[in-house]
Amino acid sequence: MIRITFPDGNIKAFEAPPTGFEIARSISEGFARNCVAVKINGQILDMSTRFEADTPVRLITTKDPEAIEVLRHSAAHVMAQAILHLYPDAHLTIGPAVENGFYYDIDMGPVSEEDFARIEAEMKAAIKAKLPFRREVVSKAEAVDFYRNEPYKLEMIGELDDGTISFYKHGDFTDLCRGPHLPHTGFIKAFKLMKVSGAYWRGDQNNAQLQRIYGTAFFDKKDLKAYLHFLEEARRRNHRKLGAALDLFSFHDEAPGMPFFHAKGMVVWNALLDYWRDEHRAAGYVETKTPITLNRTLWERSGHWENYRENMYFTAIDETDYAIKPMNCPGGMLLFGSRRHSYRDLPLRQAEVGLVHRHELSGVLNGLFRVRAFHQDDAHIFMTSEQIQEEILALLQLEERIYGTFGLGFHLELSTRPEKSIGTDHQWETATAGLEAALKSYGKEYLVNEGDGAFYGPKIDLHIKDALGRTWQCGTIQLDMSLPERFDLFYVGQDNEKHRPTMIHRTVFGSIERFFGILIEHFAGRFPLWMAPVQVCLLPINDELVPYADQVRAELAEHGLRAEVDSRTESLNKKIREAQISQIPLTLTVGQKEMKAGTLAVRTLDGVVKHGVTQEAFLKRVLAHIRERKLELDLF
RNA sequence: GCCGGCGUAGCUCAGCUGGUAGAGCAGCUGAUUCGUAAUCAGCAGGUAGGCGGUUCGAAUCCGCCCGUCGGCUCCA
Repeated sequence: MIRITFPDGNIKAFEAPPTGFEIARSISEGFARNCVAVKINGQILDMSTRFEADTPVRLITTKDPEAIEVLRHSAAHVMAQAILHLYPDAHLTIGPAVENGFYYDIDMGPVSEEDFARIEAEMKAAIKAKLPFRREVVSKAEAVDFYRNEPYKLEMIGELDDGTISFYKHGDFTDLCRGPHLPHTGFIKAFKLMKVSGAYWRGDQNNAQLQRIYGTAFFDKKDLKAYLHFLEEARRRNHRKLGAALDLFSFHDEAPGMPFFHAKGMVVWNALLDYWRDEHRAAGYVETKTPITLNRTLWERSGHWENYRENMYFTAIDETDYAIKPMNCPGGMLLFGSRRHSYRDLPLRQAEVGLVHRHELSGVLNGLFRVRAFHQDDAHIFMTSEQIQEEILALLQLEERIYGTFGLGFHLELSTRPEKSIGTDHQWETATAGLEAALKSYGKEYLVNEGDGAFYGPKIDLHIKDALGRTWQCGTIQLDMSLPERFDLFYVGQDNEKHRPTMIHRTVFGSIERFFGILIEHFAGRFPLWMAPVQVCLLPINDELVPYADQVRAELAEHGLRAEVDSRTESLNKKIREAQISQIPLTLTVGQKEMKAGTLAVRTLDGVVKHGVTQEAFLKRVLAHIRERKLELDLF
């Protein structure tokens, strides 16, 4: 008698050891048809697994989040089968499920997206046939014999223990695989091959170059459609496209990876930084600035010469080696050390919007997201170890405030001591405990990445979530137990003795360039009023009204509004269209009526027009809206 | 850096298998003076990313370089 316990506490007894299928059928046939796997003690197994002992089980249906990985891994097998049919000389390597789908790395001749249709057709045939996946445990010798002509598979088998090796078969296809898999291929209701790229065997450039073919798969055609729609939406919001269309920034061959900000882009940039400064001033920061080029001695002292050289740019001045700074911290250390500090000065919050250069590989450059020159909204906070918790709590609150202004949610990740690290156990313990205590008192949930900290200290990373649900790591709070030591920094305590300060590096935006790019995509180019390059566009209805429009514009400008008059001799409709397309939040049409009454016809980006708004009311509301840096424009 | 795709007017793109470059938008000029998403006409604009090669002839084929896009962490 085998007793199976369900998640709701119900227990069912089976005379003979049941398989997952039999357990599912004991509930109902309809339910069983939707089950794809069985989960016991956190492990996901095939439906065909037979349970020889009493155990708690959870049946995974197509609705459960765990199911999609099984589906995609199976889809990878189906794709591999299709490819072997079409390219018999191909050698398979690995084919896992990944975040948005799956891939298979295959040693074969070049494939292009034009080949996808044939592969997909072949896959469809396998799916239509509803081929069952069968697991088979084989001995190492059998596996080696089966794969005698498959060098990659042989290499993998070599690393596996005899007795733990399994094959999965469906139709005429067999693959070395741990599983689990779908009951049969028919569960793959929707799939699509997405792209090909090169990848190295085991991710090592010295190894053979493989073809990595990516695909995605879903249990429901609607889900695939939604995913493709998401990709389309992301394409539509692409900051590189919008940046060019809205005249915000550009890139030039003469400086790859280094953005040029246009006049309109700088308006947004400055709005962003004005806001940043307001918040930091209120939070007790001072702003500083350090040089871009510093000599070799400094970088040797900071450790960058040894550890970060590959990413740095160098130059020589009067026969001395200099480096262009890739980080602001060493300069910040010199600055702190340039005068004596009392314990009364602490915490000293020393901010710097510093321009740094990093030599990123040419292939990884990506618009404003990955550049070679960018500004960090850095700050170095010097304090006593007793102040860690309170200071970090204040920082978390500052970050939350700032992200909230853009309507960005976020989550937190704590990274602890890595294998390779400096500092004593005691230092790490107090530092990590300080971070954890701050996180606990902050109250928001956080993930822990064990061993993922920097070599010089533990850290908290803040990952923001944009309008499309994508996450980006922007903010970081890193405790540094190395630099104050290396630069022999100290403050004078109440006891009149020298003490080593505890230091943190932190950012909110991270890279301002990258954050700018994220905001463009988050808002789809439609910035909130306070950030908009042009806030108000005035459209005189005919030439005679241009002087009046100019006069209104001047009045608005006196109140600090960024307003323009479109006095071209184009049709009103055309000017409206262009104002809307360039995402100008407020379009004011001025005609005889408005001039006589001193009112405005206000058009917002939702296409709604409100007539007869008095100039006073307009100014009052708009200025308040901007002052408060509101997100939604619900003025009229 | 590596693999693959792409690079034609400021922008978006066309130009079948090699025969010597075209459209829309933008720009300029003129007409139109317009009440809420493109008025009309004309003009001008390209050493086809760069260099080299094949060919009687190259935007088109080949090679190298530059730039750009996707990927290069996920481990059967």
